[in-house]
Amino acid sequence: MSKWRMTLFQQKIYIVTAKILKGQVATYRSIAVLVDRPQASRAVAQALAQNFDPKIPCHRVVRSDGFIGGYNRGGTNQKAKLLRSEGVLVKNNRVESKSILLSQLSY
DNA sequence: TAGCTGACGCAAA
DNA sequence: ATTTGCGCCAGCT
Repeated sequence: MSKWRMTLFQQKIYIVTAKILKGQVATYRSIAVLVDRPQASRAVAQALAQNFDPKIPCHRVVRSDGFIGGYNRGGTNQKAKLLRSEGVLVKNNRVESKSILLSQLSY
């Protein structure tokens, strides 16, 4: 077992992401705001990309322009599939539904 | 230290 | 509505 070096920034991201409920979707930007780095949306995506803990529903994080974004485990297609299976409307790699509500994501 | 990369954001066209 | 270009930040090399 190697000791995982995680930065504080990453930890915050994971904590917040873990609170996204099934059927909900948050945006990279929203999460960036929640961790007090409103302009680090890109870094947020980067952090999620680095994560490999299956407990963290990173597939529920999408782009603010509606595109679902990437997914390392199975690609965007798999991500879309997962979201649909949770009740989120996805068409052509985009979320149709505007259910981008964040409620209890603070840390 | 400096430069590069990426699961991004946004204004303009 | 879709595409283009430039800006952004944390981590790595």
